[in-house]
Amino acid sequence: MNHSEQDATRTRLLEAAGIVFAEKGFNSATVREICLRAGANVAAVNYHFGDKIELYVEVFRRSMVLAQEAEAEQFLLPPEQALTAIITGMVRRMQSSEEGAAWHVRIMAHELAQPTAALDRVVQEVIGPRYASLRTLVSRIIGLPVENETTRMCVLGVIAQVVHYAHARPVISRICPDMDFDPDRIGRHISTFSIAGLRAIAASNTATQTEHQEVP
Amino acid sequence: MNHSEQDATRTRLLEAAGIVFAEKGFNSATVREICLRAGANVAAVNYHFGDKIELYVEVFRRSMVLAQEAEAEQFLLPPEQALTAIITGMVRRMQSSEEGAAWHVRIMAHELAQPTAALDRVVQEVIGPRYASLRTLVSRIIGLPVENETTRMCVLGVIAQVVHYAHARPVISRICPDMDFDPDRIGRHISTFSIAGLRAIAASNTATQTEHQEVP
Amino acid sequence: MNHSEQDATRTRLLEAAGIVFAEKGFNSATVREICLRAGANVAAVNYHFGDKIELYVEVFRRSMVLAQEAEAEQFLLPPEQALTAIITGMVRRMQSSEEGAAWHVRIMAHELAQPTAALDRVVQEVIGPRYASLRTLVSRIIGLPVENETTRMCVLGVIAQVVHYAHARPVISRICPDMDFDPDRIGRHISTFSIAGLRAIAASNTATQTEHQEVP
Amino acid sequence: MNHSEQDATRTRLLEAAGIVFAEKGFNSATVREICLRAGANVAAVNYHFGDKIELYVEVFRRSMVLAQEAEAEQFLLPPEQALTAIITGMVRRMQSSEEGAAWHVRIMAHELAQPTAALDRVVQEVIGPRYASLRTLVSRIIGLPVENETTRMCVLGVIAQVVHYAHARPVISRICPDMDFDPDRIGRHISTFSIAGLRAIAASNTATQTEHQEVP
DNA sequence: AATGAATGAGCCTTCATTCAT
DNA sequence: GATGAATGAAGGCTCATTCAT
Repeated sequence: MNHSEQDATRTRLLEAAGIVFAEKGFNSATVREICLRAGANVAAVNYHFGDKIELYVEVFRRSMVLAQEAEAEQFLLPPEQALTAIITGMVRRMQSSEEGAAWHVRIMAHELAQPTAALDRVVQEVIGPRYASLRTLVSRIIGLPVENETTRMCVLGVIAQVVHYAHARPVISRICPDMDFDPDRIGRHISTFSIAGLRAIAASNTATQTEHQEVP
Repeated sequence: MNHSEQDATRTRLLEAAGIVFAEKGFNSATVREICLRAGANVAAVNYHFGDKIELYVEVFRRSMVLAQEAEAEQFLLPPEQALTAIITGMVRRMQSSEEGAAWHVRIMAHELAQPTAALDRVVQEVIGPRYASLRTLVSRIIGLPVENETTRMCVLGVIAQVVHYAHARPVISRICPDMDFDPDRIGRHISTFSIAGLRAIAASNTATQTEHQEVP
Repeated sequence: MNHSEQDATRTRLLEAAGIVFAEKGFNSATVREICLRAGANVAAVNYHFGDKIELYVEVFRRSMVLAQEAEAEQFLLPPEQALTAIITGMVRRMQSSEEGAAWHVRIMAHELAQPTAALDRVVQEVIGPRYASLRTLVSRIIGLPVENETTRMCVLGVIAQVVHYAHARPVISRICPDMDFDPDRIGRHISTFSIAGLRAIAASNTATQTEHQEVP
Repeated sequence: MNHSEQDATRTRLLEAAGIVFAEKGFNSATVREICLRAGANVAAVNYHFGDKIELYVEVFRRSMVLAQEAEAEQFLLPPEQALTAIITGMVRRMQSSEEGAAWHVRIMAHELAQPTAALDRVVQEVIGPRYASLRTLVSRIIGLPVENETTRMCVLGVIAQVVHYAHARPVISRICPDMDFDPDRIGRHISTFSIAGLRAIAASNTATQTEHQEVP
């Protein structure tokens, strides 16, 4: 077996692993199923990656690189437009079931529910930077410093709504069997809702600050 | 062994199970660990609950019942006050790590990431009813019918924010190491944010309706 | 609980055990099922009989007493008539599913397939005596001594045919789905077949003996 | 480990399983004991056969295939000679304790006493065909159609006698402690006995038929 | 370089039995 | 006298991993 075939096996292993980890989570995913899907031997994972967890980390790492690139330019728009664009983009990416980009959301859901040794790296390398840029954007909208508790909660509030649709999907589709999961509609809703929320926070914040300033 | 001690064993089993299921999820939790924590024999789960999954459902059910009772009366307040009270209550209950009340959120996180056979029952019996009453409340605030796509998304948006704090906790505490997780503060923030969002939705909705009415 | 109730529980336990042992055999029968059927506590067997195997022996012992009584008088008929009567009686008793008398055949099937500690006693106390009287009868028909290898094989041949219908029932009803299991017809067939066989053995035996006698 | 050794492990597993299943029956036999006897790991059965029951079916199937092959050509002899040859062959195979060929009788005894899910397959695949060819042979001897109740009972009567020696062995050796289990002698006896029986049936049948033929 | 066989730990569950009441 | 709770051994099975080839 030559180099390209080797790579092919490795790649098939990674792809299969992405699907299986996304579906079952780290613990419940089995090396056997991954190898079966990849058309490889049971020992292939251990041979190519040494370990189940090493394979997992590698899958995660690759999945994130893809998702990371898409958002960068949207930060050039005016703040509220940028936020809308980013929210819509996130929702769209989460709903898409075919792209590899969807993996890391589902895998992340598992990771949240049951953190593995890979979580620290993932947070540091992927989530952290994206959270930081979102925080900058929000801080501009609400007029509060980046390093502020309220700013943080606002960012989390926005993310929460987006993530919820991917994350609570099994429950949502049971509660609302005939719900329309059109990404654009959901994105628009979350944007409207959130921007109003942010403005309200900004207003109450200005008021508070004014009061505070009046006191002394 | 008298009655109270008997109950104690069963209860210890339920408590231990709550902790372990919350930490590991259904699949990864082991009966052995649960029994060990409860100071009981390996066969105790089988004896008292018949099954690992029966124990699981029971843990979930009890955890939800506690939460359910606390909210009932708050629906008597004026809609926006009621919403604030409910949000704050949920956040408070989720943050408390010692009470059994927090279990079901973490367990639900696992359930979302990796649905078990119990999810259908859980959705039908516990989540469904609570979602329904919240939807009634929100529909009153935004002036849209209960059975409306926008109403649904609003409810999900509110729930999303609350749940996120419990659900994404491992990530949040890594991103914001010095964050203050005071439940009241978080509750107040989510309420302000959400009510503003709901009002904005209500406003845009009124506008749309007006436009629509002008057409004929 | 007074004496009669005690006895009642003990009796219900024995009856339930008879049914379950007949159906499942000693090993696969569970104390739980027996107690459940008897409407008694799980510990009832151990309490009343000390042991699962003690209960088994007791069930067997009782079941045999019933069957033992029926055959005695038939030995007064002329040999071939007696044989026919006995064969028909055995077949009839084996086919009847309701009588307690059927138990010991099914239990015996299990015992043959997987002898327990009880087999020795059963053979000695029940099967042995009945085999002995049958052997006397057959020896009269074929004109060979009781303690003769051929006599033994003849008796076994007759018993074999009768027992087979009870014993191989699951297979027979699969091979011959529309077979008529009328005990009288089967009894008549086995009798005709066997008496012819016995006469042939008697004839060949006479011939052999004659030859042998002619030699010196 | 090369191919022949690989096969050796699988074969050792089959041999060990044959012995253990024959001794204990399906339910009471344990995978552990089988693996222990085969000098293999506990997981070996699962690896090679997937299941305890799959192993069971395979053991049975192989044991029957061996027996099946030995009989094929004997059907070419004149009917009564063929029957004698077949009966003797069966007895011989059943008595031999070392050959795998004897397993299936003892296993069948367990199966009869306590049918497993495998019985249907076993009856259909192995017992059925052999029963069918025996029935053809017998129908030729007694001059009755293959699909006749009497023909069936005759076949069952022959089989019964043969099987009994393997099946009731624990009882027989207790009743007749000094019995000579020489297969040839037993085979000869059963043949003589059965052919006489069959002829008697044929005769009574001819009489009946004659009567019937006289009527029209 | 890559595989199929084999491993042993660990899973949930069931069982006969015991023990305090 | 009789029970329900609790036990620990053992059952079949699955898993990630290793090893000889």
